[in-house]
Amino acid sequence: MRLVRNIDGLRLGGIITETEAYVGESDTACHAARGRTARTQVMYGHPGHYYVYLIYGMYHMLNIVTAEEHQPEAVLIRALHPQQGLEQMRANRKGAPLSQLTNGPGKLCQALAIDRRLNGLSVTSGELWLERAEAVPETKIRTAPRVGIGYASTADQQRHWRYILELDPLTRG
DNA sequence: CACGCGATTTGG
DNA sequence: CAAATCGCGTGT
Repeated sequence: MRLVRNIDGLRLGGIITETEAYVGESDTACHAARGRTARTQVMYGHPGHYYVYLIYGMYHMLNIVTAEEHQPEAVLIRALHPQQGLEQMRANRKGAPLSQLTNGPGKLCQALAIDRRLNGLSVTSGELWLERAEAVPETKIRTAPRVGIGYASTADQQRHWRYILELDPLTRG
């Protein structure tokens, strides 16, 4: 899928190339592992809404709620292949090179000007939405353990719930 | 109400 | 390899 941000009519975005799944209260890596709180409220709501939170006091993380109401599951968007609004995204990223524009969950939120004001918003919103992009063969998607969840149980740390799309360097764009 | 720390990034 | 930086979750 392509993630597209609308900033006063200007479109920023690209293909989602890396995600992680956070799978409910039984997943000790998931914020909902400690139950329903003000922060995790959105994850317990309807699917198709953004869960955006602040981490380390300075970076935002973009998630999409995926499961039915009362089932707190979400997908963290970890990287994009930048396509639209490159100049503006580069400005939003302090002039970082193209290769470093959106290759991390905090970076892509910076590039797309995503913060907690978008928390709870629908993925059909005119501010930030998803578009179906060209289909890719499953062989181009590899899995890996999730990142930065040292607080989780060893079993949950080891699950391959991280998904990485390897784009063909020649056909990028 | 105080404390500890985080689904990261950056620069040294 | 450690600092940045602040809101959330937990316990007093």
